Formats: sequence, C-alpha cells, structure tokens
Amino acid sequence: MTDNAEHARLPEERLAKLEQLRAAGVDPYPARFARTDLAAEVTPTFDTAPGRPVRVAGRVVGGIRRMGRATFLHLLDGSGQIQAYFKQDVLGEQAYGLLDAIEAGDFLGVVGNTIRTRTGEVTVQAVEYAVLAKSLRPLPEKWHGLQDVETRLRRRYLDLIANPEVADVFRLRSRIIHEVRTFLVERGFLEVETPVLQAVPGGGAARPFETYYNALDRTLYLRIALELYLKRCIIGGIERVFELGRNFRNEGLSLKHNPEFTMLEAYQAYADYRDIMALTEELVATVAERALGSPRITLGEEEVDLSPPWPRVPLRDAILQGSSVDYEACPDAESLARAAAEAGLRTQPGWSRGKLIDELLSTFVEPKIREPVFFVDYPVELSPLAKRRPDRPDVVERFEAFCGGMEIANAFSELNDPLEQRARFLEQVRLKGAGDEEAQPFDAEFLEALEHGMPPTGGMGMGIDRLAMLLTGQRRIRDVILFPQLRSIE
RNA sequence: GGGGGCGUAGCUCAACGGCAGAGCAAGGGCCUUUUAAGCCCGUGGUUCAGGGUUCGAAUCCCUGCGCCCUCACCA
Repeated sequence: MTDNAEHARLPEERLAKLEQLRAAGVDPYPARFARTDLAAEVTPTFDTAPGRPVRVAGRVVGGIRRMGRATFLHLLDGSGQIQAYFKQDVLGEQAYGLLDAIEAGDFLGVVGNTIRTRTGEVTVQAVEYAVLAKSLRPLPEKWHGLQDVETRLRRRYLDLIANPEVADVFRLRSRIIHEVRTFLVERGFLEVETPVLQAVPGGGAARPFETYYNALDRTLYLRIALELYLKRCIIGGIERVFELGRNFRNEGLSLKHNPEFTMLEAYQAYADYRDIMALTEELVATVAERALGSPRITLGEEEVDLSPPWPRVPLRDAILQGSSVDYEACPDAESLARAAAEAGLRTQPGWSRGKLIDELLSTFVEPKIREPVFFVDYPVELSPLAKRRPDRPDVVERFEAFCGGMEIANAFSELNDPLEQRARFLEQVRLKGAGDEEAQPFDAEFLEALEHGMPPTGGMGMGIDRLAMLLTGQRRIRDVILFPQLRSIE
C-alpha cells in the first residue's frame, strides 16, 4: 500500500467503541494494571496449582468467540498466549455487556482463576477485567497472517504480532549477540564505544555516508569500520578490546547487504592471526552451542557442524579448485584478467590484480561454501592494514572465514610497522587517484598513533547480521534486521 | 542502473476487454466450554497514480511510484 491518506483515516466503528467505553465511565487508556503472571507460565503451572488466582495482560489476538452470555478470546503478551473466558453470570450484566466494545487488537488485563476447559486448554476464567489500551486500527487477518512483504517490513510491528516465528528470530538474534559479548568478556576483552562520526572514514574499503557538523563547520563521515579507533585502544594499553556497533556503507542493498549493519571487531595484543583463527572458530561454535543448544545448524536441507577446528585453505588453492585459475602464476593484472576471462569471469578493463582475485573468490568459490572454512594467504594488495608473512612478502597474515555461502569474518595480524603503514596508505592514495573508489584514505592521526608503537596484535571483524542469518536460518539479511532500509514513501 | 514479475475491500486472494467478487476482519441478530466457533442479515472499492487505445479497461498500451526476483554494483 502506498496511499498515505488511506492509512490516515481511522475506522469510525473503532472510534465509536472508544466512545462507548468512555460513556460507560471506563478509561480506555489507564496508566497501569498490576500484572502478576505471564501468559506462557499459566499453563505449565496448572497441574501443581489448579484454580489459582492470576492476573494476566496482553493484546487480544485471533477471533473473539462470542456465544451469547459466554465469550472466549486469546491474549498475547511478550511470553506467548493464554485463553481467557468470560461468563455473564460471573462478571455481571454491565461488565459483560462492555465486552461488546472489545475488539481484536485491544489490550486487556484479566483477573481470574485458572481452569481447564472441556477441550483441555488451560484458561483464565475472568472474575474481572480491565481495558488497558483501545486499538483504533484492525489487525491483519488472523488465519493467513500478514503476507505482503512491503507491509511486513514497513510496519514490522504488525509482522511481529501476526507472524510469531518472526518474533522468534529477533529473540534469537538478541541471544546470539548476548552470547558473543559474554564469550569475549569471559576471555578478558573490554567492550568500548568509539566514534560513529569520523573525519577520516578508514579501516575498510567502502563508500561512506557524508554529513555536516555545523558547530565545527566541517564535513564528517559515518564510520565504515571500527578498526582504526580500536587499534588506538591497543596502543593505549587496552590489550584485549572489542566493539559491537553499527557500520554504515553507502552502497547497494542485497540479500546480504544493508547500508547500516552490525559489526563485531575484536583486537588482542600479543596474538597473531593464527590465535585469532582459533578464537573465531571457538566463538562461533560456542555462541551456536549456547544460543541454539548445539554447534550443528541447518542450512536449507543440509546440516552443518560449526565445531572447531575449521579447515585452513590457502586462498590460491580455493580459487584454483573453484575456477581453475592459478593467480600465483599470473604476476600482473593483464595476465590474470586473461586467465579469469577464460574461466568465465566477466571482467572489466582497469580491474586491479587484487580486484580480479576478489571477483574470482566471490564468483566461483564463495557461493558453493557450506561448511565453515578459513581461507589464508591473501595477496598483500588486497590488505593494506595487514602484516606480511615473513617468509612470503607477497602475502599477508590474513584469513577470511566463510560459511553457508557468505563471508562471516575477516582478520589479520595487524600491521604495526608505521613506516610500512605509511607506504601502504600512500599506495592506496595512488590507487584512489587512479580511479579506485574503494581505495582507503590516508589517515595521518592514526599513523601518528601507530608511530608511538603498537604491540604485535591480532584483530578480527565479524558481520553480526550474517552470523544471525546463519544461526537463525534466514536467507535474507532484512529478515534479521527489524527495520531494514527501504525506499522512502512519497 | 539493466531484465522479468507484481500492485484489486482493513487482511488473504479471485475476476484477465463486457454488471468488481469470495473468505476472514469490522457492523446487526441468535447462542453460557469456544478456539479458522457456528447459523442468519447487511456493510465495505479513486482496482497504486496519471495519460492513452476502445462502444466499453481492474484487464491492452505509455509514463511515474512502490514491492519482489534476477543481473550489475557492493571484498
């Protein structure tokens, strides 16, 4: 639906019910109701204490079964549903009669005793009830639920009410993030918060959102990564540090991309990328175990085991196997572009060697990955912030973790040689000048910090939305983000 | 941005060149253990918006808006 005027109109029948309540002296929006019981807890406690008094509250969902002088309905609260049963001879004619003004969507508080109905459902038989909030708009249809994707996303609250499995996904997402945080804190990591508004949007390769700060009369950018500030923390002596926060990238929407997304970055002094690999696989398996009860997850038809250790595969071997292209046999962009084109990659003129390698990876390798795997030995030109392997200066101490057809983590032994970092930044600046829009900016303040000395450090970034997709079995990133980006309504 | 599909009642969907419909929701009536309650009766429409073709358009054509799929882009 795109017609705002249509939605602005309130159903007159609902307004009439509201007036009916007010005319009877009922406040349709009272400030409080003393709830003592959650819907989901009423049924399991019935057998040990049948007939006990309870006070439940929630939204009226589903159909109201009005049968003359008896009425049944279900209340939905944050824990689940419970049936309530109203009889005229218990409530009295006036209170019972006011149920006429109650509709699906309204919030009710019910005071009563638990009973088991003829069909076996534990139910609260009302002694009294209170209107807690009158709803002025109808809920989506109860049987088919809410199907229209646009409505589900634009008015997610209706989706949450109509489709209980959606609420389950977000409960699980919360649990996953909690377990990630717990895992890191248990291992001595300190959680910090670093600036979202940055003068130099570094730490990754992406186009930033730009904004303007009036008081200082300067352009600022929303961060695209957490990296450079967390390294400042390491330099400052916080030896294990992490941040769970939102990054912003001014790029396209896809099944796996939203312009704002949640990132975990964790840095550990005196660790290298091998230590971080062990940390990463243990983190994912532990979070799955604690949030789902098992390190085994379901991906479509398949079951995938996240338990460590995950295989370590050189990137060159993975691409060779996936595409028959051996990029180490192609030392320059021209020869690699030819080989990639022969393998079926649709190349574009001007792509760098690094770009070609990345395209080979994402086209021929990434989509086929099911079980978790680490790719290692990344070419230095793809990794301006990573340390070189001492025995092989053409590759860096870096890995990316893949699972279920997605990249879920990226990590390296952090480059802590300030002079080399300066040279790498200058190379990025050169690439930017040559038209590479993803090349990273020169960050003089970060370099100055690095010049004060950073201990050997391993660092890792993990896409939390993608981790949530993996562990909740969702195919689309927007299904694990409550309010994903959509085009605006006129 | 390219290609394809879709947009009809509050919701889920029909009608596909010839009177815009059903189920649910909402309204009225009956019903004191229902749970997709049931039975009876009514109500509800700028067919996304604008233009065109036609005797006649929800239907065909064009433009715009939005959503979905897909490709591109996005490590």
